[in-house]
Amino acid sequence: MKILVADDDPDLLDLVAYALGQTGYLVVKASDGSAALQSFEAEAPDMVILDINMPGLTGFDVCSAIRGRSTVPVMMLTARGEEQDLVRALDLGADDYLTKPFSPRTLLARVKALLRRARLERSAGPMTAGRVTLDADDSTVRIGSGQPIALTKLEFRLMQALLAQAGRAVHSDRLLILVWGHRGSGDRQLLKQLVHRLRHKIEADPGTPVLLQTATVSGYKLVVE
Amino acid sequence: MKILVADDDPDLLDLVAYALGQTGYLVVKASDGSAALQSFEAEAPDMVILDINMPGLTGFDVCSAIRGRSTVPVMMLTARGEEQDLVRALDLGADDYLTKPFSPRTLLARVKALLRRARLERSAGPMTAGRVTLDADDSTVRIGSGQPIALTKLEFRLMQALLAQAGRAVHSDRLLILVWGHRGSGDRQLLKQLVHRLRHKIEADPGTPVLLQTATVSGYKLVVE
DNA sequence: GCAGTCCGTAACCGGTTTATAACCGGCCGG
DNA sequence: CCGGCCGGTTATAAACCGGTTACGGACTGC
Repeated sequence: MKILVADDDPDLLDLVAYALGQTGYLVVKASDGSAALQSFEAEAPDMVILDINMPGLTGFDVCSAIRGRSTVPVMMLTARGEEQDLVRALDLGADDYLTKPFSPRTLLARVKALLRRARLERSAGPMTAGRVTLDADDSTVRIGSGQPIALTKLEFRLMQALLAQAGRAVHSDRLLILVWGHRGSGDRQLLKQLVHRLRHKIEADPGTPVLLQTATVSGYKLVVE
Repeated sequence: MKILVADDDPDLLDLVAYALGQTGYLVVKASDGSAALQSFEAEAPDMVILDINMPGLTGFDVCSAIRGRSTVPVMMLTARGEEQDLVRALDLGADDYLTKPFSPRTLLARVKALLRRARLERSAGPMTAGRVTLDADDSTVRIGSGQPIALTKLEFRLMQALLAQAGRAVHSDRLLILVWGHRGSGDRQLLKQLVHRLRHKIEADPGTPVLLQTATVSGYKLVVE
């Protein structure tokens, strides 16, 4: 998740970037309006945070320009708590508005809320690791550049569980919980079956699995190299 | 444009209702949480404004319940300026947050911004994707350059839900929520039926659907272009 | 109040998916 | 060498899923 932050105050810029970075977002910094617009074009961020009061192009200008070509979430910052700014920012199509000073926690809560809202509109993308891509939309898996392979509900959940820990072994018990939501402990047979069926779908030679390998102590792992 | 306002303070309720009413919005008032939920079901408002601090069901409770079945814009109000409330409200899926006291002008600006944003998602006027055009005015759909086809209320909502995610699969559960506003889980039959009827209207050969396709695991998608 | 539409409910069908059981072979400790 | 355990495989039965047909109640416009 990439966020573009633009502010002419280097201290605040660093603070915001640090807070977001700590939370796991990828941050692109810009120190003025035209740099922000340039970065916006070059980086295609998932969200934009703009200080209003910047030399040259103001946050209003940048927001307006961005709105002309994208519906990406935009949050505005201002030192002045003036209602005038608020109204104008929202009128320009900004999605949220934060008055300095603000706590990092407030910032993160708002960013999170805005991104969730934006995500609702778009819908999540496929999950990928190495040469394996799992597409939740039509529940298919693609190995390398091959044809997408349709998966059943259980097969999909198994792939999902393994892909999330790609390269590592996942214990059978954990897989049972992740795929079936925990059942009687005797249900190792279910997993055996499911693995067997899945191998027949995704392995070139199901007899000697390359992708979905058996791990030494009762578990399986997905090898994506 | 219908707005549901819930607050246990009758003075504030009247004030907000008056401000909104003056601006041309249709206002539905509720004086506590359960009344709000009831009105929400009965009136299907386009936006909801909730006081947090209400006796019985709080604004948090109501917001949470609403989010369970709708993505309608929700704005929260509170007398306390506590950050705690803000974080919780946004986490619950509220879209905006206003601290009392606020000026009518601020309220209106925020309401306007929120509604515009919601409208962006839905998009005003005929909604189109690829060769499918959905006209809300007379609730018809047009495929390519063919004749407009009249849709019933439910058929329209289904098309709307699918068109918003055109090309992507939409899960049956989500469709149930979007079309019927959440019902018992056993109501897969309803969706089956609706899809069947809709296909007979929009597909050249309903037996082999081209537009309204079945997605692998219990879902449907609209294939445009 | 009659015809028509809309929509909720039920039953059935064929195909797929999943659960269960049985069998096979390798490995290992006794 | 034997028996138990483990994972893989095969086989079969049960459950489920989506499509379809049918029916009837609710509502609507004439």
